[in-house]
Amino acid sequence: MRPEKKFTLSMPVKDMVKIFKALADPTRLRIILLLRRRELCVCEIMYILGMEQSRVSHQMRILRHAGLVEDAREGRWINYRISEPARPLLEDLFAGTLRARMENAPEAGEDARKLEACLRGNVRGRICETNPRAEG
Amino acid sequence: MRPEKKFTLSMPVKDMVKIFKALADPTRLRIILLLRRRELCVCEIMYILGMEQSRVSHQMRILRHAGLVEDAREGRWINYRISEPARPLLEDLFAGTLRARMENAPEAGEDARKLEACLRGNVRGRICETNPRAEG
DNA sequence: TTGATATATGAATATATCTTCATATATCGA
DNA sequence: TCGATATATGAAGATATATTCATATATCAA
Repeated sequence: MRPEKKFTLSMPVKDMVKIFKALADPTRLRIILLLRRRELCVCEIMYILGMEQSRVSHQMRILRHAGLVEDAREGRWINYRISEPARPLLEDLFAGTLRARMENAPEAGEDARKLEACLRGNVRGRICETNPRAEG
Repeated sequence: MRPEKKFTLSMPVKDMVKIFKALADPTRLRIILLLRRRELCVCEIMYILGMEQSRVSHQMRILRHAGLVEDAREGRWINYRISEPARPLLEDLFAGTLRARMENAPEAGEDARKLEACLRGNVRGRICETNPRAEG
């Protein structure tokens, strides 16, 4: 758990750009949409997105540095969730028609289904051992 | 005036990423904040941002291709404005605390002041002749 | 038609970003 | 302590992006 970034009421363009940059990548956008639903560890994200470990880790670092997510170790796993200060900001961001647009996106639906499978299948400690690219 | 992009209720992640990419640059974000207030021609944007012509033009193309702005020629000038389909999307995006954050940003305040000077000074046809970097 | 103004765009370069590979660190259980 | 699991990170290469320069196009006024 690293120090948290605060989002004040007046935010320099630089910081907003960092947030938009963080969201300006399909992988990271999908991750943010997933984390809006539920806290997830890296191996669960790997499973849902079908991506290898270092790729996901690098993306998580970018989301962390933008202040959008925070991590908390739980034994061997590191759980990621939308950071406390970013929560209202992201709620605003995905308010109105934007939320519908995003959540109706085909990829988002597919990811959400895999998220459910992930929860039912108790993925932790079983996914990373197997090929993360394998369909669940 | 080029063909307009439509934003449907279900928007692929790819399209959302394109929009976030378009906003993930300080110059373009400042331009969008300006256009939310008022339609502007390129030379007015050059004046307000203190940037040279081709730089602004290239950025406008990116905003156009993301579907965020549309242009309309008026004599020698080409006016840019938030595109009709993007308007509700951007209103949603900058709703709530996000609008306050952005509009309270120091750069946004400075740009807004220059926008006013631009309106008072009847910039068109007089700015591009002089050094666009000169303070107004 | 010519010259001036406003804008767009292609090419080149510099810079940033993403992915992959290799390796390092942290936790857990035996 | 050792091995296995989960995650982070540095380096390298590939790709994308931003800026600048040169030039092309469009409009207007003379």
